This record gives sequence, structure tokens and C-alpha cells, in this order.
Amino acid sequence: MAEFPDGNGGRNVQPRAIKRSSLHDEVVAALRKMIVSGALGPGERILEKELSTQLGVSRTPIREAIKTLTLDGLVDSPAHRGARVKPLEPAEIHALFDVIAMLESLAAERAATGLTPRQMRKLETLHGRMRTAYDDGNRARYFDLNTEIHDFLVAHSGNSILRDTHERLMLRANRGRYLAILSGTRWAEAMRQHEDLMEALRAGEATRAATIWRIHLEMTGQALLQSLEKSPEHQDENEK
Amino acid sequence: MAEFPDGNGGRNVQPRAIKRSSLHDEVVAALRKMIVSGALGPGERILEKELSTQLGVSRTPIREAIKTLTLDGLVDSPAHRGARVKPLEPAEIHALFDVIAMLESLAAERAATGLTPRQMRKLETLHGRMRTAYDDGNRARYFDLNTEIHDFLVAHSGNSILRDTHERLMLRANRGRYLAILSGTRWAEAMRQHEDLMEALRAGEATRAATIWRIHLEMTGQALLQSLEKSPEHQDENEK
DNA sequence: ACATAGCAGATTGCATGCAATATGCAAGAT
DNA sequence: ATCTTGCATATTGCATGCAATCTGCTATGT
Repeated sequence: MAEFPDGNGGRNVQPRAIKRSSLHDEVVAALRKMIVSGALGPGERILEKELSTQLGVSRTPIREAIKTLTLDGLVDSPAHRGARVKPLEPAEIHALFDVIAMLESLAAERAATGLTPRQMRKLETLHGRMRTAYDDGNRARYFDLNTEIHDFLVAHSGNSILRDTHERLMLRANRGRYLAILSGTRWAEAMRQHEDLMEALRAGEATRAATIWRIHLEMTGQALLQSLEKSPEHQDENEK
Repeated sequence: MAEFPDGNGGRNVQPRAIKRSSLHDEVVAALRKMIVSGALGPGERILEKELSTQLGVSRTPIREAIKTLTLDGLVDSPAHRGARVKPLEPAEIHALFDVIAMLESLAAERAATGLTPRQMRKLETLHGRMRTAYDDGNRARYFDLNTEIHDFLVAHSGNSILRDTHERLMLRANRGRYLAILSGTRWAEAMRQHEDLMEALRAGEATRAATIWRIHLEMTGQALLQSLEKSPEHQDENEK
């Protein structure tokens, strides 16, 4: 019998708005994680009642969450036929990265002239750490810092629509990304493109930054597709 | 007392799958129309029960529809505080058009090399008709054909992610039909840019098409913002 | 007069129940 | 043997009810 129902002993750690997430949001987060992480495989059925008992909530927030993820393109929901985890087709990955490349290209263009000195220093720090990870051959660390750099640019583009749209598309793109084992040559190339971007940003050359970044992302999509060709783990795991 | 409830005399005009839209989808469509058309003004409250009786359905599909439109950026839904029609801030319009410009630019780039001869002819037809409308000074007709051309390019870009993303953003951009307001000089400029695009497409010059189209859309966004400055009809119509 | 506390009504968030629809299996027809 | 047809079960779609939360009003105190 907790005296404070927040499970926090009543200590309000955050002075800013307390977090009051609804069941709906929590279910969305949980289900999304299951899909992106692969715990729920492509094509797998999503039974409302099953999830309901599993998560300990009623079907109502589950249903709402399924609708949300359907809109996000992570779930297929034919009428009256239940929901299934949407398989990620190679064609979709290609389309996804073409659009993401355009979005991040815009972000890079804006960053070239819009970043504050402080933000630029932060970016330099991230870049330097990523280069170190590259020199050390530390793939996991490189991957994390790479993600952080890409997100940083988008986050500071000054365009909220760009941020939101990018976030949603990355959710889908990230489903396959854990498979993306970089080949040695692609890795070197990617590192070089990051260097080129930083140079363009330092010089304030917006157009060049945009071009470099678009190509960088298109190539990333290509590489991802190729690695999928080789290891065909993207088969639908339909049960029956 | 119709013998056939389809209001169609029982003639099934479409051999393909019959339309079985759910209440959820219908409510989404209805509510969306109310917002985009302006029947529900910016900042106006959306009461579940009110809509429920008004549309003759229970609160459940209403709630789901509100969540959907919240994700689409047409509605604000603070927790426990009810939903309101999201006001369209000038800053948001600016951000929207910057992103839309990138997306349509990609579509134009693809169209330059990817359209079939048949599709190209169709595009020429639309363009010709729009030019006629321009010469006649017929703003309404010009507006409709303009929309059709823009959508045609996106629809035939061969990129489904681009299509979906574009459709959603345009839903927000189209609110209020402010796009119809064109100054004389801007109208002439827009017409010229359409001519330039067609030339680039005929020549198969992808990069040029992309550049022209991006600028065209960025300028459209600028023009829209300016017309908003003048006629401040975008005030929030909060009640209370 | 102004600020604050407390209460009543309104509204949302979630749970549950029921009808509509789909799915799978078994029995019968061809 | 294969293809229908009908029925039982499983599952979704929607409606409704209740508790939690918010909002505005009123009363009370300073």
C-alpha cells in the first residue's frame, strides 16, 4: 500500500510539467517497441484480447493504439479482419530513404546558416567522438553517434513539420536498420561524407551541405537494401 | 423506403470490392471536412458528446477519429482537457511549405525521367487547360487545374511514401482555401514557372525540373503568408 | 474588494457488454 | 475426391456505464 500512488515516494523530481501519460500513449509506446525491435515479426497477428491481458488494460486503449500505429505505417488493419504487423518491403525501404534524404537535406541546408555557435560546437563534439569510434573500429558506438548527429541536425532545423515528419518516417526505417551491417568500404565512404558535411557547415555553404547530405542518405538506403538482399531475414513470419 | 439500401437501385456499378467503410472512417472524413472547410473554426472546442449526437454515433468512433486527426496535426488534444481545432500559425505554414517544396521537388525530379508517354500527354493536357484558364482570367478553374497538376506529379512519382506524406501535409496547408488568393503579379509568375517546369520535363532535365518546382512551391508559401498578413482571417475564434 | 478553497456539474478516459462479421471445420452434394 | 453449404467459434466494431479529472461558480476569509 504505497502512500504515494506515483511510485515515487511523492518526490516530484521534475519541476516542470509532471508526466501524466495516458494508457493510450503507453500502449502505443509498448506496441511500437515490440514492432520496431522485432519482438512482433512482420505479418504477425495482433489480437486485441491477447494484448489486452498481456498489458493489463482493456481493449479500448489497445484499439486506439492499433489505429495510431496503422496511421504510422507499422500495422495493417483490414476491416473486420484484425491487425497484422506490416511487412517491410524492399520497395518501401527505397521509397522511405528517398524521402528521408530530401528531408535531411533540407535540415543540412538550414543548419549551414542557422546553427548558433553553441550548437555548432556541440555538433563538432559529436562528430569528433564519432570519428574516434570509427578509428577504433567500434561499430556500435559509431552507430549511436551517427544517429545522434542525424537527429541533431533535424532537431535544430527550426522546422517543426520537418521534425515530426522525419521522426515518423525514421520509425519505419529503423525497423530494418539493426540489420544494417556496414561493409568496410561503405563505412569509410560514410565517414568521409560526414567529414564533407562538417566542412560545408563550417564554411556556411548551404547548398553544398544539402547536396552532400542527400547523397549520403540515398547511399545509406542503398546499402541497407543490399544487406537485406544478402541476409533475407525480412521474410514474413506469418503464422498460418 | 428504398428497396435497396445502397441508394443505387441495387445496380452494383462497381464490379470490384464493395465499399464497406467503418464508422471510424466516416467520422474521420466528416470531422476533417468540418475543419478543412472552416465549419469548425481554429481554437473551437470539439465535444465528444456533441459530435456524437450530431452525427448519430456513439462516442467511441468519435474518440478514435479525434485521435487520428490529432496525429494529422489538425487537432490539439491536451490530456483530460478536451480537443480543439488547432489554429494554423504563420510559422507553421512556412514550415509546411518548406517541406512540401522538398517533397514535390522530388516528385518533379522523378517525373522528368519516369513518366510514361501516356502520362506525359495527360500532363500536357492539364497544363494546356490551365493555361487557357489563366488566359481567360478564370481563377477558380485555374486553381482546380493547378491542384490537379501538382497532385498528378506526386501521384506518379512512383514513391508511395512521398504520396502519403504529401497528402497529409496538404491537408493542413489547404485549410481555409487561402491558396486561391493570388495577386496579379504572383499569378503571372506562377504561370511562368509552370511553363518552365513543362519545358524541363519535356527535355527530361530532372535536376532543372526539381529546382524549378522547389522554388515554385516556396514562393507559393511566401505568397500565402503575405495574403494572410493582409487579411487576418486566421484569428482564433475561441469561444469564451 | 480581492484572493482562495471547496463544491457541483461537465467532460474525458477506460472498462465492459452485445451485435455484426469473419474464420475454420464438418457434412453433404456433385 | 473435390467443391459447396451450414454451423460453431473467434474476433472485431460499436454502444454504454462508471470513475477520474477538469472547470466554473459560490462562499468564506483576509
